[in-house]
Amino acid sequence: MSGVGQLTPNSLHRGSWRRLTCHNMTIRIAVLASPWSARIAIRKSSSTNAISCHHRRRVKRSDNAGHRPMSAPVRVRFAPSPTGFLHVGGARTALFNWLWARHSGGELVLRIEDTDLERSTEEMTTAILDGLEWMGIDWDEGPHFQSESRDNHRAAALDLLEADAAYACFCTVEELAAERKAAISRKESYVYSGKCRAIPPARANERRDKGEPHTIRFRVPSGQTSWVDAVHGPTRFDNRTIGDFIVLRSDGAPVYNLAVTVDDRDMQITDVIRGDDHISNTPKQILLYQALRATVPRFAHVPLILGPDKRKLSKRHGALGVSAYQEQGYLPQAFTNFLALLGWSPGDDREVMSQAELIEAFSLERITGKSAVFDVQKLEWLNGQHLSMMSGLAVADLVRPRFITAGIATEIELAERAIWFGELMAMVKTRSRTLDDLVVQARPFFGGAIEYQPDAVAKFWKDRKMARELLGVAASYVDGETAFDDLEGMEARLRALCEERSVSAGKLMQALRVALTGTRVSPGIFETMAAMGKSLVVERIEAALGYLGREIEAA
RNA sequence: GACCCCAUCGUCUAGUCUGGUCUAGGACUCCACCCUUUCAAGGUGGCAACACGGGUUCGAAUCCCGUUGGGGUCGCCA
Repeated sequence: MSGVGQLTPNSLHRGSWRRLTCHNMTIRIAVLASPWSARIAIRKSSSTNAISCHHRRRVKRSDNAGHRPMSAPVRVRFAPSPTGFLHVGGARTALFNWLWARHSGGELVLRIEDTDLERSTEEMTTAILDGLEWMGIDWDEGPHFQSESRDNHRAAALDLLEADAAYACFCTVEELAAERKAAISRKESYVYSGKCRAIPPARANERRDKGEPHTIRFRVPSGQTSWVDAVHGPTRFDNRTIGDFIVLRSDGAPVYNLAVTVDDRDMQITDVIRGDDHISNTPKQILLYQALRATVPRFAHVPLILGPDKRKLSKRHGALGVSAYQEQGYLPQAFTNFLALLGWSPGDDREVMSQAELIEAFSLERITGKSAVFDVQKLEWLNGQHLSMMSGLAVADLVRPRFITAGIATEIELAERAIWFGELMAMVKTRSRTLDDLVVQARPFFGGAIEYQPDAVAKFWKDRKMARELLGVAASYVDGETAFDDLEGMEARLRALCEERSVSAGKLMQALRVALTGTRVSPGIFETMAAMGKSLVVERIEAALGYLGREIEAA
C-alpha cells in the first residue's frame, strides 16, 4: 500500500518499486534490476494515482461496514510480458484485476514476465508501466521480474522430478518436430508421445550425469482436470488431450506454465484474472499446483477483444498501444470506462461511470463469456461525455501542452490568460470529443491569420457581394459596441442595427462566424466575439472584407 | 483436424442460473422532429435482435439435445 515511506538503501530491493506520497504527487523510485541493466529510475506520476488511492480508501470503508463476507483477502496480479506495448487487451486485463482488487479491498501485484529474454526489452517494460499509470491503475507490489525467480522455478522442477511427477526427456528438437509433423499429416492434434516416460529413473540419471541434453517434462496423470471458472462456470479438460509438457528447457530455463504457477503460488495469488486465450493453459497449471501441493487459485477468464472483422484485435486493426489513445486525446477515465464496459456491465442501465463507480459496481460474476468488438465510436462518445463533465479549468490543464506543442500559444501566454483559457475550454468542450478536437476548435480564438474552410465559404459566403455587405454592417456594429461582455445587450443591439439596415440578422451572424473562425462550427457568435475581444474581431472582419473584395475583383 | 470457449438489434449490452411480468429493455451509430445565429450538446420519436432445428413444459430468449456459425489453443513463446 502506498503511503509515506522511509527510503533507505535497505528498502531498495532489487526489482522493487517504492512509492512516496507527498501532497498530491506520487514519486516512484524503482530499482529496475533487470537482466539488461540495473538502474534507478525516478518517475513523477500525475495526480491520477492520488485519485485512485482515494477510491481505495472509500471502498475499504464500505467493506468494513460488513458488506463483504469474511474470506481470504483477494490478491490478484497483472503479468504482462514486455515483448510489446500495452495493447487494449492487456489494458483491460489490468483494469479488471485492478477493479477487482480495489473493489474487494485486496492487493494488486505487478509482475513482468520476462522469461523470454530474446524478445523482452526494457523499453517495453517502461511503456507498460506508463500505460498503466496513465489509466490510473496503481499497484501495491512490484513490479517483480519473473526472470529473477528463476531459481525458484528450477527448484520446483527438481521437486517435481524427485516426486516422480516429472521426468527427464531426451528427445531432440528434430525428433519432436517429426512427431508433430506426423500428427498433423494424420490430422490429429499433437500431444507428446511420452517416449521418454518409461525410461527408468536410474538410467535417466546416468544419462543426465553424462551431460546428455534433456528437458524436464511433467507427467500428466490420467483422468480429467476441471475448475469452476468465475466467468465461464464449470470447465473440464480430458488429460489425454494435454500431453506431457515441458517444464524446464534443456538450457535449464523454466517454461511459461511452470514459471507462472510457481510465481502465483509464491506470491499467494488468490484470483487469476486473465485473457480467454489462457484457458487451455489452465489445466496444465492446475496439475502443477496439485503436484506442487499448492492451493489452486480461483480463475476468471475474460473473453478477448475483437476487431471490427471479429478477429482477435491486432495491429492490423489500427489498434495500437494504449499510448496511441493517450496521444489522440482520450481521457483516461473515459478510456477505462469504455474498456470496463467491454465484457462487463454493472447490470443496470448505467454507462457513463467514474472510476469510483466502476470500483464500487465491479464483480467477476458480471463479466460476460462472449468476446466483444472494439467500437471506437462508442469510445469517442464516452470521451465526450467525460469531457463535458469536467470543468473548463480542468480541461485547460489537460490540453495546455497540446496548444504549446502546436505552436498556438506559449506557456507564458497561457499562464497570463489562465482564466480566459479556462472559459474558452468550457465553451468549446461541448463540441469536442477528444482533446485534439478542442485544440482545433480553439485555434481561431488566438491571434494570427485563419484559413477559410471551403465548406463554410460555400455555405455562408456563397454570394460574395452579399457577404461583403453583411460584414460591412457587422463592422459598423462592432465599431460602436463597447460592452463586449454583455452578451444579451450585444445581441439586442446587433438585431436592432440589422432591422435598421434591413438585413437578416441570422445571415449576418453566419457570415460573421466564417469571418471570425473560418468555419461553420463555433460557439454562439456573441460568446465567440466576447472571447476574442474587440481588436481581434475587428482585425478578422477587416481581413475577411479584404478577402471578399479580392474575390469579387477576380470574378 | 483435435480440444476448449461463445451465440439477443450493425456494435456494446440487460434479460438466461431462480422458465410466465419480454408484442425483448438501455446505449453507440444512423434517420426525423424540437430547440436554434452555425455546429454541437440537450430533448422527443423512429429503424434494428432472441443463429437454426428438435425436444421438455400449460408456457422457452431463458432448461436439454443436435446442427450451423464465430473465436481461442494446440512450441524447449508468453
